[in-house]
Amino acid sequence: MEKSNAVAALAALAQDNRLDVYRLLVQAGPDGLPAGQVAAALKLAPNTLTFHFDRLRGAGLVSVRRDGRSMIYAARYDTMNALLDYLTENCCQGRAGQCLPAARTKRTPATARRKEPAT
Amino acid sequence: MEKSNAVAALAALAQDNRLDVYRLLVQAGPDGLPAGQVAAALKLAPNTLTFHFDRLRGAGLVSVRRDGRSMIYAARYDTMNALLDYLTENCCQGRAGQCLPAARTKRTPATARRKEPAT
DNA sequence: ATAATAATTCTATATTCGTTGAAATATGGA
DNA sequence: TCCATATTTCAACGAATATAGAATTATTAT
Repeated sequence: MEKSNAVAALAALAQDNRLDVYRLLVQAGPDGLPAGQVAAALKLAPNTLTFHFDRLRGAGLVSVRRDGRSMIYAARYDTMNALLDYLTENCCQGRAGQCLPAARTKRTPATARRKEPAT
Repeated sequence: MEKSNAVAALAALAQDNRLDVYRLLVQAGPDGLPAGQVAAALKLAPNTLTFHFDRLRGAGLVSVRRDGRSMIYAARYDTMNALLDYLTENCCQGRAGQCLPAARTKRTPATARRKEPAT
């Protein structure tokens, strides 16, 4: 993932309603949800929701397909994984958990994250 | 990490210059860097930089201390780790790598991430 | 005290963002 | 065809964002 894509994904997730939308879609699974169902669940106006969907889609975080008169939005998990990798590699020196000597926090023991040595 | 903190951290990182600043600080290590050095490295006006530092600090991503007439900014790795955990738990159903049946991507084998079962 | 250095605060401005209300488009059913 | 449903498009608006210039504060040295 490139920096500009990471910034786009971060910006897309950096908004209350949009984060809710995205989380709902992740929860919903690969089949996604019709826009109306998301609107109902989160009490968002349909036009407002379209706006947010556009952002998420622009960042590659969701996909859409039409089913009858409904638009089905689904989370694109690959993008989130790429973002996590980007943040880990670029913003955690390759290792989360205890990034550098400094990070001495109440970390759970199972969250180590590393990158395989370059080929 | 709470949702509002996650949104704040995401927003703080969702800006080109700020992401650069943060990455530079992470690279610099726990001792941090004087503001002026960051300004020079990234060619940012000192007042603009203060603005961005404020955001990063507000999101808990950096800390400051004074050293003589310099302000030393340093990355707070714990917050980034908390953010990664938040995204993994809340936006990846607890497992990155292959979040759900869907995510069939060119994933490296070493990036599994999980959360210990609740106490 | 004066001057120089380092960074912040203040003011202004152009841009982007999130939301709303009204109108338009697309699909499916009677 | 006419109508209802589902969603998008458009125009408008206040709020927040990113940047720049000028002035200010804090620290150190002379």
